[in-house]
Amino acid sequence: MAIAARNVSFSVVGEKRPSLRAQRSEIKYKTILEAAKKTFAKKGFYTAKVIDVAQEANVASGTIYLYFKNKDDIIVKLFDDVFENITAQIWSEIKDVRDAREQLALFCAGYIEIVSADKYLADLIHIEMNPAKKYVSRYADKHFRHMLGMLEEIIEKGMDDGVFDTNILAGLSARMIYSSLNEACLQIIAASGKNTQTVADSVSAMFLRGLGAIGVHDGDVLVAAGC
Amino acid sequence: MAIAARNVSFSVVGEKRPSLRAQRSEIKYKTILEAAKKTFAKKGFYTAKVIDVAQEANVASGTIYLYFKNKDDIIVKLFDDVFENITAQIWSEIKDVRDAREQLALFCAGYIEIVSADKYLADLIHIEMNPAKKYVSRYADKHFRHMLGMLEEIIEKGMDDGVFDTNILAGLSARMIYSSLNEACLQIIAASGKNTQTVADSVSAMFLRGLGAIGVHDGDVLVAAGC
DNA sequence: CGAAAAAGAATGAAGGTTCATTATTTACCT
DNA sequence: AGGTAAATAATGAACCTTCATTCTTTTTCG
Repeated sequence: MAIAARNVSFSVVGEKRPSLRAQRSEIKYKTILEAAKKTFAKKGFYTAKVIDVAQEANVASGTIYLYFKNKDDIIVKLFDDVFENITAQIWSEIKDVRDAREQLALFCAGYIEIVSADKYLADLIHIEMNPAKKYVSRYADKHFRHMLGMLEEIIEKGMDDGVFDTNILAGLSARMIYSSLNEACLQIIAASGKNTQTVADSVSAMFLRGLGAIGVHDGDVLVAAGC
Repeated sequence: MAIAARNVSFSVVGEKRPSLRAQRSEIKYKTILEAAKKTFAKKGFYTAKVIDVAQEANVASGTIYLYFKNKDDIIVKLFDDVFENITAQIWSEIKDVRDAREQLALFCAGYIEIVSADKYLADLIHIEMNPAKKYVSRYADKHFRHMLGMLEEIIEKGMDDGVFDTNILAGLSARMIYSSLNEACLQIIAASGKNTQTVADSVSAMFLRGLGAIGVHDGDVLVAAGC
């Protein structure tokens, strides 16, 4: 069995402030994760070599193994980190909103904004998320599931509130929306002329109408949903 | 450069009828493709070994190379075959339909039916299509593009006919629908209790409403789209 | 029988991982 | 403070396993 990766956990309440060494470790860990994101996005997990990640991070290949158990562990930690951040960011934007329709629109806009802002992130998710799901999910998809769950709950809430059609399948819809959001991000990145807002509005409108959203919201997110 | 794979093309008009040997070759080629589908669906392209495919096909590993240039060539041919069949089947069902709304509904139902009927096919597309797109598309995505194009044309036709909202982005919508269809297939396979028709109707309804479909069609595909 | 097809052992390249060595940082002592 | 020893971190060449591919031998069948 491989030796355990060094502890790179964050500072804990009650401990002394982290040493210079620990701080640098933390930085290096993040640096490697960032390099992995870039490398896997460009080459794909299987065709990318560990040494490619190392070079991208300006580090020797052996150093990777001080921070990660093995190659698989890199992508597991990477996806965990990615979805933890996305989820936290979106949640902070929608948690105080009451209307499910607005929440859904904000979710879409937020996801597209975050992911489209980082070309490597968008590529990574597109290229590796499906196959990764198969392997990663057994270990560390907590945050990914959390994000999908959030979406599903928004839909269910809307149904409870009587603003969405109750005949739709909430779980299926959540997944449809999620996969559509990724397509939207790719469109934005591929055709850089395309306005993020325009695309996000298109997606929102599509699904709000699709979910049978009744009534029109104050904002402009429901403009076209003139049912 | 590797030696060219043996010619396994179909019989050509004007040729003599194929010899017994050639016929068997043809069968073996199909057998290997089928085995590859199963194997790649189960393990993923990169983790699956050529010998795994060979064993699944009851064939020696060297035999694979009499029919395919190399490992990549297997998946390229496989996807080509897969999408050629799907496209042809769907096309035969929608080519004589005039109404874009009905065409879209038939497209969705057809795709879901074909793909959900074959667990390995659904898994294969889900697991390998995204990364494969990156590598395979350069060579052999003709049929995949054809299928997406068909979907896009339906949407554009609907816009021309005045039954879909012209403010939506047709290309984006086509991709959203396509990725949603795959999610739908997975749902059906995961929860085997779920009725194919029910799921297909959900997806159709979602997108017909989402596209701002006006009017209600004779059939039951637009039941819920009571805009 | 002879040619095509299949088998499967052998080959060799590739790349993930290890580990002996070197460099850097921290702790300790005078 | 300055200097030294211990501890930790980083390096990268070497190792070793894992396959994709090739090639010689064997089998099949017209």
